[in-house]
Amino acid sequence: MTKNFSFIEKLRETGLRPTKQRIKICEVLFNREKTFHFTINDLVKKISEELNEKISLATVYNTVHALQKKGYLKEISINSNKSYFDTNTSVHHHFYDEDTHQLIDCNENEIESVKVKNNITGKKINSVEVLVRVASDNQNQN
Amino acid sequence: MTKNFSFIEKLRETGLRPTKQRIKICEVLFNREKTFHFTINDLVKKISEELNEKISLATVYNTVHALQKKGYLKEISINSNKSYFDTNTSVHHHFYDEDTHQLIDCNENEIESVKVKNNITGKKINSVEVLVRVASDNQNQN
DNA sequence: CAACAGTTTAGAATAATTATAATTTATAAT
DNA sequence: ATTATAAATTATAATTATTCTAAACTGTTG
Ligand SMILES: [Mn+2]
Ligand SMILES: [Mn+2]
Ligand SMILES: [Zn+2]
Ligand SMILES: [Zn+2]
Repeated sequence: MTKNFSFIEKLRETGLRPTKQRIKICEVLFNREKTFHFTINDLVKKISEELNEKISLATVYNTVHALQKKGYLKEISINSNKSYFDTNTSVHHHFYDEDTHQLIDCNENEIESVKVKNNITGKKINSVEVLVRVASDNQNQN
Repeated sequence: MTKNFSFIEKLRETGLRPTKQRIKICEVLFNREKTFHFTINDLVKKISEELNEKISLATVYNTVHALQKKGYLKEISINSNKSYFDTNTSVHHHFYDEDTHQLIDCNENEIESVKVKNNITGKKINSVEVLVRVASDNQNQN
């Protein structure tokens, strides 16, 4: 249970009370070796599958948004109908598999750094991110 | 009225019946010199402002999707809560103004072409697009 | 152990989008 | 031109993701 202890610390540090529910959500989100890209629904499913727990939908939304606000999660917009979140909070690029609707991080070395030569006057650049849409190689056009 | 005639042709060519409503929507969308980035709501507003007409919301959705399917419009996902559409259907990059929620096309010369060095095996790349998020230069962090 | 603010929860409300089913319209055939 | 038919439009209902609400509960602090 040393793992959970670290989440309690982490939550406390950022001014979030380490409640039962938040700790469980942290476990599901951050106790993994690879980046996790998910929708709220994915997360709810994982919580019930991996932890055999039920956390109310409102709490899952609240907690994910709280973690995002504190910089532990990042929101990604791919699909206009639902939000994706990402445990990799750095500015980075993605592959989006249009067949499986999966988001995959681009490694640093997979995309050459993007140069923005002209910016809009009076504005500062917050992020520059690339989305590579991929699909199966079959010739399945309409 | 030569303009409308061209829309009638265009619609007919792609197998869409040139109805009163579709022609009006085409006018609003394509009778402009600059690229138009819009939400369904923006479009409905323009229709009532510019043409003093009321087209039912269902028809606006249907028509926009029909035009998109035929390649006359492109859907852009920025914000997870609503869809943006774009009269520029080419693969291209955008600035997104996080203050005003406006989408602006990047000119060819504003972003250096992006090189994807490694792709996912078994998949083909459909598009590579960059999103540059900008905001006002004021120091308004939380 | 209080006390109190912060959190969780079920369920209602909202907002964008899609589905339905009746009416209307565009086109093609007569 | 009239008619037949399929396609489109419309008002409205349904759906889906998300947010709000307000009551019950829990974590923290003294
Ligand atoms: Mn959000
Ligand atoms: Mn859509
Ligand atoms: Zn990622
Ligand atoms: Zn554009």
